Amino acid sequence: MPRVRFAPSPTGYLHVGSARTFIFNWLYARRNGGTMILRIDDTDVERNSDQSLDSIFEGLKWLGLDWDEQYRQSDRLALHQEFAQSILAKGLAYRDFTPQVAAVEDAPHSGDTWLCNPGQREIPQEESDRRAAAGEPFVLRYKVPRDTPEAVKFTDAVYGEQSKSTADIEDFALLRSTGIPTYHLASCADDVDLRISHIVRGQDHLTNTFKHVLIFKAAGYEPPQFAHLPLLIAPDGAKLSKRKHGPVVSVTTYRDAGFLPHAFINFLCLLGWSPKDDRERMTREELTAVFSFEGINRSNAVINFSDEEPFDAKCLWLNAETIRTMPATELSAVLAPVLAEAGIDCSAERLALITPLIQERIKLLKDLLTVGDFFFAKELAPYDSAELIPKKGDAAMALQALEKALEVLPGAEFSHDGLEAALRAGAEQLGIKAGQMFEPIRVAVCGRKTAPPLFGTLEALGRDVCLERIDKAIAKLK
RNA sequence: GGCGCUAUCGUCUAACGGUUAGGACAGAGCCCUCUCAAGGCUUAAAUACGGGUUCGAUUCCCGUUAGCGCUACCA
Repeated sequence: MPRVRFAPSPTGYLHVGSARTFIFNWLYARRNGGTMILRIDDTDVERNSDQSLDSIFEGLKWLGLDWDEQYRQSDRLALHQEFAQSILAKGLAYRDFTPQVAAVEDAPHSGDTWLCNPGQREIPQEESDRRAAAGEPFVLRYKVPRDTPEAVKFTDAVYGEQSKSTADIEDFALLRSTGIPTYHLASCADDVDLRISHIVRGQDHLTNTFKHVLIFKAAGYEPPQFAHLPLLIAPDGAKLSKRKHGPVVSVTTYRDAGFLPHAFINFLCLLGWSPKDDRERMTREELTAVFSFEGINRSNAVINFSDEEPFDAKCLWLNAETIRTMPATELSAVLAPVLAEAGIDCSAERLALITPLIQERIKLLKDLLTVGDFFFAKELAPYDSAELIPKKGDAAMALQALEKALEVLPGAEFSHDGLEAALRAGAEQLGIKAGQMFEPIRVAVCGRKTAPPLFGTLEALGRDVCLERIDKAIAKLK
């Protein structure tokens, strides 16, 4: 049975790329009857924060995807240290007593590749032990074979055969001078201990994997299977970052904007993966049934957004499609909290009337507040009385239509069909086109020309509100 | 700089040597229609460049260019 893990480090909110990594891991586990593990990789004490930990859980909770086991690396330091000691004991690592140098900002990565600090590899065992015992700080480094370069190899489920010469791999750190393990060490130690079978993660780790293979082997274990995922990038080609691209990189932004979790998951799945049969809208079950590493491609995928349009058009479309095709009662249920949050009081019965009217007109749940504002406003926002004048008509015609409505509406049956019959008859009596009759009424009642279908709208608004608003429109015209 | 990875319409992608290079989103147009949507139909739009290999390259190989990643006692 496969065992996979999602291992975020709590140094920022849940990133959309991380969310996709979680989803692909989850899909693989569920597809193959495996175990999904959430492991918090919090070895970077300086940068960890509780807020980002919260953000990760919040984001995952919203996505509605579960996991079977949960760990935190900081609880497992003893295991990591033991793991490091075993590598040291085998002579495959050494202590580097070089004092820590402050990282140079924008270091020009030119010149020769740094492989190790001079002299440190050659310190005799006894001296090394003595200095360590005396409390001299050191970082434990992996002793990459130097005598004859050899190829480190692994097979990636997405990128295929990978090979890199040890001559191009530096003596990377296993333990910091504080004794805290580095990411490389902790990650491998935990992957071994948790019996991870497949490591599915971002392609930014592809070259790190050579180091990991070295660690696994040094500790006496066969490395697990690897599957690296192409990166998600911004339209400018750069890796998505909060500093550069703002809140669009955070999962909670999508939640707060009114995306449905499944639409978002569906969108993310389509970035860097394809079912190869032109299907795009897929249920969670369909995704689970068809997901495989073979469908993952190798080039980075752009999430399209701009200042004007903060969300990728396809994500928006997927969300709109999901909204349109869900049962109206279900939509009402997710719309209710949106209203509540906006401080709008609306009964379930009334919302049930409104939902079908806006269902195919909103892309985001939040759009209810703008597309359907007139349903909830006590007082219509001011509009130009010229708006009331129908096509190929004049103010007199508008007035005529509105007065007719006032005459007909009090006695009409306030249902879609009843209203349609009454208003069409009214238009006929006036000798004007139905459209010319409806237009002024629509504007009177909605405050604008583009709105949901008229009869349902009138019904949802109720007789009193309609009559009152038409009254006001007439006064405006006069 | 070194090493690694990548390169098909604006974007996401399909085509695992032979297709008029397909689909979707976004765009344009038409139809439907009480406005707006939705829906239907139509349309424009791509194999980065240069060499090979082959009867035949989007597909395989090499080079160039470009982008990305790693090159930390971050992950």
